[in-house]
Amino acid sequence: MAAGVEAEPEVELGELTASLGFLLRIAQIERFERFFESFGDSGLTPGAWSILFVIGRNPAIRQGVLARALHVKPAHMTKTVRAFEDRGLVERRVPQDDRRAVELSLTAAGRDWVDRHSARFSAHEAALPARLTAKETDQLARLLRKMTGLATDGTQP
Amino acid sequence: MAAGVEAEPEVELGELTASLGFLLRIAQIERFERFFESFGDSGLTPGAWSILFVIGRNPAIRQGVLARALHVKPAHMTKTVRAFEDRGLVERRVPQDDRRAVELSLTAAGRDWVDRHSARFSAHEAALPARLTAKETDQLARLLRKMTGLATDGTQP
DNA sequence: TATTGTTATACTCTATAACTATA
DNA sequence: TATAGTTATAGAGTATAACAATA
Repeated sequence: MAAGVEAEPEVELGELTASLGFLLRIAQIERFERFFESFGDSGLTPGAWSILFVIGRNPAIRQGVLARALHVKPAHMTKTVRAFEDRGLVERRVPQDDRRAVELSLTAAGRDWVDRHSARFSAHEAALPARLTAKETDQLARLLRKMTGLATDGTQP
Repeated sequence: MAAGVEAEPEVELGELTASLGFLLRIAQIERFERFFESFGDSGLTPGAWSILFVIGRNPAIRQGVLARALHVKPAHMTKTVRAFEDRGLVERRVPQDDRRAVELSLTAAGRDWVDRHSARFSAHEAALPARLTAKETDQLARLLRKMTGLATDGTQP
């Protein structure tokens, strides 16, 4: 029973320490804290950043396609995209061939904004999570990619 | 460019596929969907289950200690615990030696409730995540435990 | 009829600050 | 003065359903 520096009582978590859902949640919380340390001053949330970033990588992407790729609900996507539109970062365009749809692209200001924050994002990502080595971090990311079907290594030859 | 069964357009995610925060979020979403498939009919959320489960494992645990162990905010813990109290599953007791504090324990009904759902939880956890083998799942859990400081293997002899 | 996106409502969880009652 | 918990409010993100426009 090695006492921590702050002598926090030890809590018996039982099976929870083997629960993938629980571990993913705790790990995500720590990771998000790091994100806000890097991006907090820009009013950016992880979800908002990923949306803007992916629009930049995929000009004229359909809103629904983007929502499914990022596992964001359509209702939430509508609100987030509108907020970006109001800030002048994203353009919405209704294509001729299917006028139900909406195509999203960055404005010039949006591209500029993403470019400026990309360096910070890269630096944030390059910083290793506490307690993990570079090798372990790579391995963890690889397993998560495989689990989520985003694998670009191992699955595809 | 192997087309999926539903021919969903491919989205270029760029650096996001290497981002631990992003991957953790996607993985957690999939894991939570599984949880709700198993527990949805009981009105249980992952957070509520973990709170009840850990109280069961740690009778008379202090509310603040529990909140820190599970990374739940004190304000949210207050509401969740009260809901359990209203349902007759949890007892709150103010200890003599520090009357600011609150100690939490399961009632008989609470113990019964946890016992009944523990089997379902174990079955839920035993089911492998899609796309991962048992070995990969173990490895993933091990890396997450290490990253979150919950390691009981490798760190402690 | 089915699909794309929108609106509206409710809920979970987080963030924050002000507050109480103790210590 | 600091700590344990409470209350209140705001926000992100999710779940759901009803809806309009279009296919």
